[in-house]
Amino acid sequence: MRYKEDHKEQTHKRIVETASREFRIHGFDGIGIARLMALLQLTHGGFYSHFEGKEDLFEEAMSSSLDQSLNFMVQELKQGGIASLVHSYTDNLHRDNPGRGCPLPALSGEEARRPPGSRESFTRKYDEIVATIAGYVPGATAEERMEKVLVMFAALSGAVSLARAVSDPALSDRILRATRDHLIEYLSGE
Amino acid sequence: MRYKEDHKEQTHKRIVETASREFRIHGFDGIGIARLMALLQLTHGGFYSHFEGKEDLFEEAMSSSLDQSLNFMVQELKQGGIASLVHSYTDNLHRDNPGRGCPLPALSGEEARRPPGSRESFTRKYDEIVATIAGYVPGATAEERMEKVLVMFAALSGAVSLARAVSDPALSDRILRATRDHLIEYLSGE
DNA sequence: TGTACATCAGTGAACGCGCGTTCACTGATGTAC
DNA sequence: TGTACATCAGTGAACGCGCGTTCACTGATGTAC
Repeated sequence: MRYKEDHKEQTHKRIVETASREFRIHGFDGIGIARLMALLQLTHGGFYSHFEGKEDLFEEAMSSSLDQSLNFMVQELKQGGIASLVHSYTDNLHRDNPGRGCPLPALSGEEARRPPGSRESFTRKYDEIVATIAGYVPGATAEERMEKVLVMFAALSGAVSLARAVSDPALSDRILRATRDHLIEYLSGE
Repeated sequence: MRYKEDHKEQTHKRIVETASREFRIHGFDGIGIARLMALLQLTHGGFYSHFEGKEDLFEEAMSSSLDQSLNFMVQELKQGGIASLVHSYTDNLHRDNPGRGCPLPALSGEEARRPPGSRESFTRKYDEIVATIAGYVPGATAEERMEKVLVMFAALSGAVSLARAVSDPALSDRILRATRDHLIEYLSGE
């Protein structure tokens, strides 16, 4: 073979990685197939031997970045507990780098408009994330822990999304700080 | 004149109203000028005597729907206090009708990607909303009240956005219920 | 009262453009004999 | 060892389409005289 055995697999992976970054930065309609492939020094034609179409790619890119985000969060939890996770999520570094951050604040608004298949795949991953993180927060019952995590992600995702939308840096910082302080108190209690 | 004195003003208003609804439902790229004007039984050419371009329309539509949302929230506050606002925001009716709901969960992710002018206009309106609502929440200082409102909107907006993205109705309801219960406790305290 | 002209909100053909997608092809390297 | 053929990841021209935007025009009604 003119390419190494796992060459195609590697290319597929590179497309997903770059796409997941570009989607988080520019949104579903903000990055086209030709531009995406050009970022990888490839031409657009080859794209369709890797994916059924753009929708298929988005689904995979979303799934991949949710995995990455979960991995990062679990690492934070193991190192510094729930406070550490909340700190890093509400950090200016996260706000200012959507391409390397959690897909929830960047893309949950768009996911709500995607076809059923994409939303089902998203839901499965989100469920997995919530269940995993719930293992790390305090709470008497599994039910209670899960609800805490649902509230936490709603607040974290909303805060980062709004902090990015707002153009006044002072207000943006304040949104993040207020959410951080509140969540740390809420999640450490009990 | 062949049209009533305020005819053009009325048309302008109708375009903004329909656009703000369509943007919340389909996103910035999800509704085109021609389709939008056709919804009003008009042709696309006339659009440019009302707006500089699509970006200008989006800015006005966002501003208008934030105004509407603020009016609705103040009405809720006056009738049933902060608990009433939180209830209606986290209601399934709100989740299932983005076109008639608050633009924050539907469009804050997109606003983060809009040009500076649009984000500045958004920021001014968001500031106004936060300052107004802060007059209705308990808290010892103005600072404290404002921070509560910032946390509240982060959680409300994030919860509705995620509740819309998720395809499992039980999980979606749970996101809304958990956020509602938590916020009511948080905002009523003190 | 009747005619000529001005006004102007809205019309619709036309523009260039980038999009997602298709498909016949390329060319480097493997295998068969 | 040398030749013919198979494989297949990636190429790039071409497609139809809808987009945002421009602009010469329409036609209903107002005003001037």
